[in-house]
Amino acid sequence: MPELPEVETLRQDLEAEVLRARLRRVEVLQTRMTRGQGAGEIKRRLEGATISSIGRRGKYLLVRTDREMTLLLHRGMSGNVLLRAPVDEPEPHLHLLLHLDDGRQLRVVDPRGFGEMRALSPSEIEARLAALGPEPFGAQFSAAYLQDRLRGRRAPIKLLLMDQRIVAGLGNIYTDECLWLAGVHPARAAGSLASADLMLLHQAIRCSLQEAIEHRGTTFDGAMTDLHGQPGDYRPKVFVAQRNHHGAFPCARCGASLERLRLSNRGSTFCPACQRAAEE
DNA sequence: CGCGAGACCTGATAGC
DNA sequence: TGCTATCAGGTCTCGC
Repeated sequence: MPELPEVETLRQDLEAEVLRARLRRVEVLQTRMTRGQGAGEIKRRLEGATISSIGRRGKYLLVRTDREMTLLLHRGMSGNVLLRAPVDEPEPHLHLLLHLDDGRQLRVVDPRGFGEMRALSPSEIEARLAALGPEPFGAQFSAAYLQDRLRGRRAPIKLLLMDQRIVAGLGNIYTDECLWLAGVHPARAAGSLASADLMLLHQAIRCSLQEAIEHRGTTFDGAMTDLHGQPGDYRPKVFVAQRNHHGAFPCARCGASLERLRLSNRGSTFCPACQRAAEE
């Protein structure tokens, strides 16, 4: 579920709530998402440390401490980080429990367990994130950069926008939204896009992500929440009809029926009238 | 190297 | 009601 806006919302919440909190006790309840890192090592690396800053890189969340040790979190498809009181009922699929000095608890919860959760040194973090492409809001990410990276590529544009090595942070929902905004068919060969298309796409990426962040992300079914368990209220325009109704899903721009297709096992929604497969 | 299919999991929902 | 099939916002790995 979570893409850049949902991770950024969490980052902002953590920054507001737990900066300078000390990790009094660390409980690792599951190691499914630790890529082999043992519970004891995570505990040793983090217990007693104080949270010094909260960062984000693409869809990765970085909880840094005063100890040159960072908790790396990825929300995968179903991951949440929740701030709770000890009296609050423990959630199913709890992976990590951080007891803060003031009694509050940070809980990492992930039913499907596709996320990631490790305590890493700065150099380990750097190695882990080395392959990520530029941040969508960074100076390096321009229409010209996109054109350069997509030149000669025959894969569908949608798949390359979701490739974190090209740009970090887009997933299935926001790529569909951006392609709809830019009027580009998701299956078009990436290298065939005209520079006018790429300028529209570049702008759409920044606009939709920015707007989504301002609305604290997208929550379709109540699963994706902020630090306090609250849903975001951003609604991608291309999905509004589809996620809210049954039967016909009209395009919000032209009224044509939206269609679905599968690209590399991911569902894609698009408007066959607004998003043409190729230039005439 | 580029590309696409499958695997990894649990839970919600649609259809019978 | 209860069973089964399908799908879900991500990433990795493996063949071709």
